[in-house]
Amino acid sequence: MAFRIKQSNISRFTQKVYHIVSRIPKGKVLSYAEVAQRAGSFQAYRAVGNTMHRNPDWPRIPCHRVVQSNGCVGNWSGKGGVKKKIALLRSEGILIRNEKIVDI
DNA sequence: AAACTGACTTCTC
DNA sequence: GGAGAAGCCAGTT
Repeated sequence: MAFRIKQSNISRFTQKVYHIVSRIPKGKVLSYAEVAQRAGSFQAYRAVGNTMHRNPDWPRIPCHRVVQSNGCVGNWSGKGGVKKKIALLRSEGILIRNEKIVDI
């Protein structure tokens, strides 16, 4: 990977996840499963969610671009909750309807 | 070091 | 189509 996250106290897997999430293009979203797949294992989506929830680096990672595989925006621990996440996604040009992604 | 937790996913009813 | 249960991984405690 080109650049390494500043915090080396985290595992390699997490760094990969951050790297991937940071590379999500504007107006696009990836599911936790997709991120997990790229990070190493498809079944690691759990770890991704957990890691994101703990989010040791939340301002630096566009976690709002990470959604569920079923098209739902998922959950959000940040300020404003899911609404904030939706607002951010909409700001990036993503159409959301009833907390669900309309267009990828 | 072991056990619990979780922002998930998929299957079944 | 909606609701519930099971199952996997890594991080945190």
